[in-house]
Amino acid sequence: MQIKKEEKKTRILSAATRLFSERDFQEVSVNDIARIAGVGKGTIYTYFKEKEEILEACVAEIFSDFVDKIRSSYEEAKSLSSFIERVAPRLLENVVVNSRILFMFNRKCHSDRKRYRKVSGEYRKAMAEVFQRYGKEMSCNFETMNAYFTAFLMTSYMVYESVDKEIIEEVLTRGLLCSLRGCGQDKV
Amino acid sequence: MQIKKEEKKTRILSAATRLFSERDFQEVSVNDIARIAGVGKGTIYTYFKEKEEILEACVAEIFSDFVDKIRSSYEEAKSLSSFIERVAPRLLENVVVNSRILFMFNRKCHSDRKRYRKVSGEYRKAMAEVFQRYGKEMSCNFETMNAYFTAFLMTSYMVYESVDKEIIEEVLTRGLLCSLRGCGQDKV
Amino acid sequence: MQIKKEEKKTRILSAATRLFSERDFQEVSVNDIARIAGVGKGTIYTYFKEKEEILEACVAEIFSDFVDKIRSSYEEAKSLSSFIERVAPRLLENVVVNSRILFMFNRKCHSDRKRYRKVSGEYRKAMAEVFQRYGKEMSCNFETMNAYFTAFLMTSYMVYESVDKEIIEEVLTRGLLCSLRGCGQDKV
Amino acid sequence: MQIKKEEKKTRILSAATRLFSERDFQEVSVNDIARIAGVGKGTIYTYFKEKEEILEACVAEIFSDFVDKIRSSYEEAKSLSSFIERVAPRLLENVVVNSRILFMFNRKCHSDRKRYRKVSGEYRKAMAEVFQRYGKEMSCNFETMNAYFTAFLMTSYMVYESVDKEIIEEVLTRGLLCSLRGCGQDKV
DNA sequence: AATGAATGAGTGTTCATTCAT
DNA sequence: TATGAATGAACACTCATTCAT
Repeated sequence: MQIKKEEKKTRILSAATRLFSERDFQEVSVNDIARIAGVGKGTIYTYFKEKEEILEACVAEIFSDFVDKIRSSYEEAKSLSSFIERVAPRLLENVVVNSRILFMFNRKCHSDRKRYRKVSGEYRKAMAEVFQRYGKEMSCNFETMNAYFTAFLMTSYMVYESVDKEIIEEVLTRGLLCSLRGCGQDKV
Repeated sequence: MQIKKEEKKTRILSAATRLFSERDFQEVSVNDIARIAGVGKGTIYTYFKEKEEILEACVAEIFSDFVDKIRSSYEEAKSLSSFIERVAPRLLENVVVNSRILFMFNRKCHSDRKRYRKVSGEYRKAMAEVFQRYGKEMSCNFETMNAYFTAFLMTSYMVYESVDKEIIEEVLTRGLLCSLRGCGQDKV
Repeated sequence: MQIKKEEKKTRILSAATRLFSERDFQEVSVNDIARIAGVGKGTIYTYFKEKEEILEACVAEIFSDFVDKIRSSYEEAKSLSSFIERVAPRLLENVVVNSRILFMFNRKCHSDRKRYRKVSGEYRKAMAEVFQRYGKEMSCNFETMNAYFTAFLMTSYMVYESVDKEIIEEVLTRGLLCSLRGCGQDKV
Repeated sequence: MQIKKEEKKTRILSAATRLFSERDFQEVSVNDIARIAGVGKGTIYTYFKEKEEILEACVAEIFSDFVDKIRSSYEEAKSLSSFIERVAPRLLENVVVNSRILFMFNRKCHSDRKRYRKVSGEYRKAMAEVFQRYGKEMSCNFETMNAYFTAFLMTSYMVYESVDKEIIEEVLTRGLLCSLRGCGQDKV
């Protein structure tokens, strides 16, 4: 029973993640999620109080995945550049599916930052560790570093349909390094 | 009368642009647009076949604005660096308001790229002219150049709230140049 | 247009009054009201903010009707007995349909007396005028007088199906007079 | 085990009675009843075929209580007036809690009188005994007598929040006597 | 051309009831 | 017998779109 119960929740989350990554929050109906998950509409409300909570759960899962990738990357890397080189392709891997949802969530929380912070808390912690470790190689503060990461990841998503994956990886890696270091300053 | 007609359409577009830049597509009702524009709800359907067409028109206007800024910039600039220095602050000017809408539109067109291309066609043409003129100074192809522009512009939008405007402008200008030229490659 | 507009609202109210007098608030769906009124479901929301507002409007209409009957009756009557003799059959006329709805509304407002007072305000005012005029002929205070009126009207409603109309009218008239005056006290 | 079984049913009924006397039928969910009763939601359907049956059982209990009070009252009373004087305060005692439920049930059965008769059968029998005993003191038939009792009890509930308990008792006692006897006839 | 009253398809959510355990 | 997870019909309400004026 316990197993089955968890299985239903998992199926709902998978269906939701898939649908939210394809369409906007409002364009995905609870009916759609139920149909794809293969459960009754009412069942969804056994596991989630409201539609928004489903999105939140999807986002939490994505952040948790990000955190794993960030931690494993900086454990292997001594310098900022080697960290970026490691973490970029790993994040990129799921970025297409995830960025869509993250961006969606980000928009929804624009006027309620607390809610965003709550869900992204662990991610922020991981990023704080990154800043503590490589901050001296950057010419920006913690918040700015976060903004750059977010922005470049989002961008990767935006161009991913028209640009080769290798190019995206290049843009992501160089763009990030360049922005964080303030590199190229002496070159212009 | 002809003038009045155009004036109504303009007022509708202004209202829509303002509202779409504040809220999500679905969160802006046709009623809202009519109210802000100061016209009747039915009037909107005299000028636009459906709600989505309003968004499309907003986006077209934004792209057209971008095109103007790009063209006027490269007409004044002999080198890539001088072009970037001119175009970056001009684009930045409206990027905050516009990116939101562009992003929204991009999302909506994710499964219908043709529609996106149709609206962004003139912008792509202008970018092609840029590539033709300065391409030899770049170490990337056309699509990659586009990706870098998109990336740095989106980044500017996304960090806008947490980073100083001057820093954003600097990062945008230097980051773009650096990435397009491929400078800093040896640094990674 | 003005006429037509009002006509729709009237039809909605009539339909609602009919349905609410047959079934409980929750058992009457907005769909039902729309169907009976012969209008679209959405139209109802052009005239009423929410379902409860429809009920409130029905009740207000009923009270307004009561007030008219009370006022016209005491304008014609010099003594309490002649007032009662006039007002009783008039109130009785609509009491069957109306009492049901009033009772329902009374129930809904049990924990929000302010709302009840708001809608029944004019009725209470009319009753106050009645008390001011005939109070000296009564052996009870204002609230008790109200209670008697309520009691005998409700009684009329409740016995309506099993008792002859003439008997009801008699009981209503004599019972009210008897109770208000305190006559028959010595008989108990 | 037999005891336990009965105990569960009792707990369900107590919970239901409490909840139905506080809120409307539709506003009390089976879940609520289960929670208050401290049993599983499914358990309720072991004892009752459907939600309405729970209400019916509550009503039956209330009627049974009424029957006890009526019987004990007329066993002590020789005349109608002394019966009324005895029974009125006894009935009033629980009328606040019970009337709500009775009225609810009465409404629900408006189009299915058989159902109402079924549940109120024993009460009707007791009232028949009352009529047999004091009928000659009344100027109405059996059905009318019943209607008056019902009506005045309901009314007591309706006014109980705005009127003193003593006044209610007075209105109930006098109103009943007055209506049953047709008293005051010669006084008007 | 301009309007806004009218519409009904569609939404998120609730809840009585079923049924496998 | 007792349970609560699962269900889908039903609900109040919204809103893009139409159309008579």
